[in-house]
Amino acid sequence: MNDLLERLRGRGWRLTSQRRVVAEVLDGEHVHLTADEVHARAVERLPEISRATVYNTLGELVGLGEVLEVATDGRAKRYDPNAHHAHQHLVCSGCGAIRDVHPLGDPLAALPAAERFGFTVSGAEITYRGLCPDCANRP
Amino acid sequence: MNDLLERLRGRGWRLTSQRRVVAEVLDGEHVHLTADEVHARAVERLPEISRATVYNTLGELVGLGEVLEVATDGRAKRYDPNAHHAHQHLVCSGCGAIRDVHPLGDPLAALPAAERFGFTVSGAEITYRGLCPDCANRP
DNA sequence: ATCCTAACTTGGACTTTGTCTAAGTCAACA
DNA sequence: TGTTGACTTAGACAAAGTCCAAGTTAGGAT
Repeated sequence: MNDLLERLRGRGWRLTSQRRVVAEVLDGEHVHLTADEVHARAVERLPEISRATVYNTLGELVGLGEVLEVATDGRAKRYDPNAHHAHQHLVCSGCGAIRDVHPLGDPLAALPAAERFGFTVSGAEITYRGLCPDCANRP
Repeated sequence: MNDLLERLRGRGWRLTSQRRVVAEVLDGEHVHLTADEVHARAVERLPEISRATVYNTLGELVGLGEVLEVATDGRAKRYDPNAHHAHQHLVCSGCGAIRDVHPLGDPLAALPAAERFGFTVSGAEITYRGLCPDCANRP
């Protein structure tokens, strides 16, 4: 994570305590938090941090490619600190839990030119859906 | 579409004018509308239809598997009437346009058991991202 | 054909998620 | 250590969606 802070400083970021706390929260958690969850955890370390700053900082991290935004349901977006490691997501239809997964092969290879309609296709996000072991056992 | 209305009636649906209008709107459009867009088009045919009813009806159609809910960005969900024909989506990062596409092969085959973490995986949604021809030409 | 009633619809209040703004604060350079 | 523009703040605002009590109605029963 010091890597991250250094990298950001190199890009002209002003390193405020608020930004440091947001970065630390994302680094400490290996789950996919919503903006409000990030805010709640940030408040534990820096009580006066505002919601707006958390939103701003998350937006900046996404813009810099350090964090991924994941919209798996129509609800709140989730933030994935694992941006430098290509992966996809497996979502539980019961409880909404998300796991990072690594499918085989290149998903773009499955889309023939005839199915691209002139688009310049640059990436693919895959969301696998299913039930986690806990939810499968209590229907 | 009469098929759809018949099918729904067979499942015990009360066939109200509001539901009929929502179903007709979805059938008439081959794009992916938001709930508010469905409401706007429904109002043209049935001025007194309420937003709540449109949301209720869309939710019921999704629950019955007649319509798919697509959340490609963090914004409003979109509704895809093409639920009985397996397909994925290609989204323009510039203007948000969505096209249905048909990749080759079975996406589930790319996820080995070791990457399923005990989940019962039932499906996969793929969102290809890129620029449509129009957006590619005006950066 | 008319009645009855559970199912459906309505408008509006409410919630959640996210954005914007004006005024105040502060990190980092000189 | 001073300066300044970038950053943060609280709160108003907006968009998308849910919920509820009261009113309406489709369709089976009579």
